[in-house]
Order: sequence, then C-alpha cells, then structure tokens
Amino acid sequence: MGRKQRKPCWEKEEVNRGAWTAEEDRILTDYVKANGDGRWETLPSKAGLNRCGKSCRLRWRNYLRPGIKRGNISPEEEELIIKLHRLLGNRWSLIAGRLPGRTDNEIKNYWNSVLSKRALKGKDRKHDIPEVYRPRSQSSPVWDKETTVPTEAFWASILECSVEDTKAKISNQNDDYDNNCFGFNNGEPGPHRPYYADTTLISENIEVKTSTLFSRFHQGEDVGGNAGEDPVMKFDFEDDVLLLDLLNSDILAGGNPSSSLPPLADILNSEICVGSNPPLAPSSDGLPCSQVLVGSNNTSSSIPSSDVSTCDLETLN
DNA sequence: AAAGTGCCCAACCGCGTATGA
DNA sequence: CTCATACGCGGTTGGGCACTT
Repeated sequence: MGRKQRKPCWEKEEVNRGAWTAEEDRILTDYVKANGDGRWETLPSKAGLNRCGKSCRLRWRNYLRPGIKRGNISPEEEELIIKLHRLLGNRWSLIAGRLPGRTDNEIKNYWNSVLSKRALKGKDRKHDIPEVYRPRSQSSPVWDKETTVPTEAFWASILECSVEDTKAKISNQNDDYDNNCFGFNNGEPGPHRPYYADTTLISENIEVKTSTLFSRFHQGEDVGGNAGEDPVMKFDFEDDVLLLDLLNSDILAGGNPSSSLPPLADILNSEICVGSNPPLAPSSDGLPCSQVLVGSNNTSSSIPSSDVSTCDLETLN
C-alpha cells in the first residue's frame, strides 16, 4: 500500500531554478521584511515567487539576510575557522555561528576551495597533524610536544580537568567519586577515590591528568566508572579563557580517535548537555550553569536523559 | 584570439530531525 | 505511536570567471 508521497519541489518543472534575478531578490526581501522569515514552503506562493521554499530559504539565509558579511575572509577569520574546524570537523553551521556575518555555505566553500588544500599538505610527522591545523604563531600556548605524548595517546589519557580562577588545577584530591568523577581505588580497600597520575599542561590554563589512569582504566581494574568506557573531560567554566585555550590547544576534533562524534562540538553549541557518570544532579533552578561534562559518543549516551540538564553557554561567544 | 584548464561560489539535492496533527 | 510536513545541515554540482597555453 504505497503512501502518497509529495513530489519534491525541485522536481516540479514549473519552478524557476538557477541563479536568482534582482527582481526575485527584491520580491523575497520585501516579503520577508513585511512578514518575517519561516514558513518557507508556503512563502513562494504568498510572495508571488516561482521558486521552491527551500530555494527561498537558502537565498535569504546565505545572501539577502541583513548582516551578511561579504568579501574576503580576513586572516583573523581564517585562523578562527581553522581552529574551529580542528575542534568541530565539518560542522559548518556551528563554525559559522562563531563568525558573525558569515554563512555556513561560505565557510564550507572557503574550506573546500582554500583551506582543505593546506590540510592536504605535509603532515607533522610526529603527531600526524595536517599543516593547516598547526599553530602558526608562538603566541598560542600548546602542550610541550617534545616531552609529552602525541595526540592519540594524549586523547586516550585525558580524564578530567578543571579550571579555577582561570588557572588550571587538577581536581581536588578528596574522594569525589561519589560526586562525579571517574576515580577508582587503585587496588586498595575502602571507598573509590581518584587516582592521580602525572599531569600534563596543555595550555596556560588547562592541566590534565594523564597516562597511568587511563591505562589502568582500560585494563579492567577497579574503576570508578565502567571499565572500558571512553574517557571524559570535565571542565568548569569560569570565563572564556577555557574556550580560548581549547581553540589554541592541540586538541583535535573527534575526541577519542575511534569516536564518530566530536565531543568538543558541544562546547561550542549554545546549548550543551551537562551530566556525568555517575550523574550529577541536574540544575534545579534552571539557571545557566558553569560546568559541563563532555565525553565521546558512548559516554554521552550512557547519561540518562533524566539526569541531563542543559545550560546556555552563549556567554562564551 | 581562441581553446583549454582550474577555481570559486551560489545553488541544488538528499537525508536526518523536529514538530504537530 | 504513526505519519506528514517543514526545516536545517552538509555533500555535491555546475555556471561563470580568470588565467594559461
């Protein structure tokens, strides 16, 4: 029993396609100014445009909308695109959201036509980081590649970090397993407690616990979380410093290399999940919170939705 | 000058998700 | 819950322009 499927608008022969004329632009602009955007499927007939709604939406969003910045991408914008792409991958709308006046389409085009070529150039031999991603100035604080682990192992070792007063500290060394962390008892009797191994400074403001914890974690020792889970980073946002540090660090999109979902993308979203495993109590007052826990795909999905609240990180803009 | 080539970017297309009946 | 519809996103296409041969 075939369900009646609506024909996609672009398959209709009677609608205009291709480049927009100045007259079409004027009609669309006048209509949206008078009636607002949205309701794109019905907009063409109401506005008197022989276009499909999708085409109208795209034209408005990418070209006609007020505030669109046209022209060359500045060096500052380019640097930001590169940093964001490293964190987010091909999530163009998220990247565009951090570049006022630029559209996702424009950034995607710029990446594909200009920056991707640079990405294909020789990679950093030691860390396999495409040239485009490498810091181009010495001003960005990055962790010492000569003395610490390369990217993949680095990711595999991240477990927790926090920021206080814009200066990183390892989370307090009390038994905070019951609260939120992935501690374990290190083979000793008694309550779970975090295991503190070496620390690695990845920027002026971010310091993380490293290596030993994760290796034990995955060796099936008595861990606070579930053995074999992906590592999770816990950040306390005090101000914009952390975001800037992340952008300036060598953290790569993708988080855990085997994860398909870049966990750090959530940081740059206006709404992000807050939770942990074991779960933190959700924010009861509904106010924006300053703490976020991000993890890779598996970990995120292990957080029951009932234990997840959202918070607004627009202030990080 | 004409033909060939490469690049840029606006627009298209298909898919996934949200929403509401 | 199911289904239809609308929207948003990201990969892809192709027209037009600049540059080269």
